[in-house]
Amino acid sequence: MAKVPSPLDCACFNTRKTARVLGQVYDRALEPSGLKNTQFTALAVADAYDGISITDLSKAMEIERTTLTRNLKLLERDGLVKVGPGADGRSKTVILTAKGKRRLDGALPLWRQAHERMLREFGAKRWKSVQKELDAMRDRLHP
Amino acid sequence: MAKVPSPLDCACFNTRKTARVLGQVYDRALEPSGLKNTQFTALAVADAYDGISITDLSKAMEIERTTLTRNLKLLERDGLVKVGPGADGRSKTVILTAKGKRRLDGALPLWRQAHERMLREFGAKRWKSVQKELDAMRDRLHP
DNA sequence: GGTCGAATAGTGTATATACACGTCTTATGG
DNA sequence: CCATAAGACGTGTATATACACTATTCGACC
Repeated sequence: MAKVPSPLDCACFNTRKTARVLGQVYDRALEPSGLKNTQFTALAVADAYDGISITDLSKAMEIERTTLTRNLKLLERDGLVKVGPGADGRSKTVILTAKGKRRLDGALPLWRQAHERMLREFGAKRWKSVQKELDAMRDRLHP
Repeated sequence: MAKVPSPLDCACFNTRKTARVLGQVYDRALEPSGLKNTQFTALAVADAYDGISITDLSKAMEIERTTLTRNLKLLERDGLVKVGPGADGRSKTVILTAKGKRRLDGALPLWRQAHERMLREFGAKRWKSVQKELDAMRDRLHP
């Protein structure tokens, strides 16, 4: 008697709703910085890989390239990044402006606080394990 | 020497990107049904709790009520649900139409197939464990 | 050197998401 | 009964997300 799978156990649904909740939590923590969680991540990754191309950044964030293009547009509008010509006539490079760097630096302590609270309330080891499982999940199911 | 936490380990970022990837996977699987994963879930939950109110449905899906209102608008536009008056003069009830029920029934096998593929490629027991961890995470961190 | 496929990027369109507010309805206390 | 709080909903505004296309540029091959 195999149980019929319930849509409530859908992997998509469950990760999505968790992402929604975490998004709210982190957005509230980041609020004083004026950054949303996605923007914070984009800035952080762009800062880590300085002069990264849009496509590479989208791969690093595992986000649709065309989505990232639009997200970057907003960051550019606010003067946080500069999207300039790449090595190639095709590609473009994403660079944090001084303002962007300051903004990121201002947001980092807020994020760290939220992160540490998460580690405290959920468990650091536990999170590490979940993170690894999510990594594996993406690896196996990648579209 | 405690390590400085990296934004790449952000819980929000990691669950979000996983949700993005899974969203793509499931959306492609559901594509023949004409439903997106969120719509599929909404229909499934609304069907399970027939005549549920908008607020209660939003709680069941752990989605912002105002977001759900907009999502429901699209389902209503397509004639898949009917949002009618509730027991109360304030609340409203969400009911699947016959068309909505048919649509859901048509989508279910597609979802099931994707779900089973997921269980196969990732591991059924493993998913059950991850799901439990995600539940716990939301419980502890709820905004 | 011209052609053609691959790489890189942007746009049109549509859905999803959340917050701050405003509206209307019910419940509660005097 | 009335005033006020609490509950349920919708809207304005803004960001996030993805797919199908289109345009441009590089590189490889003849």
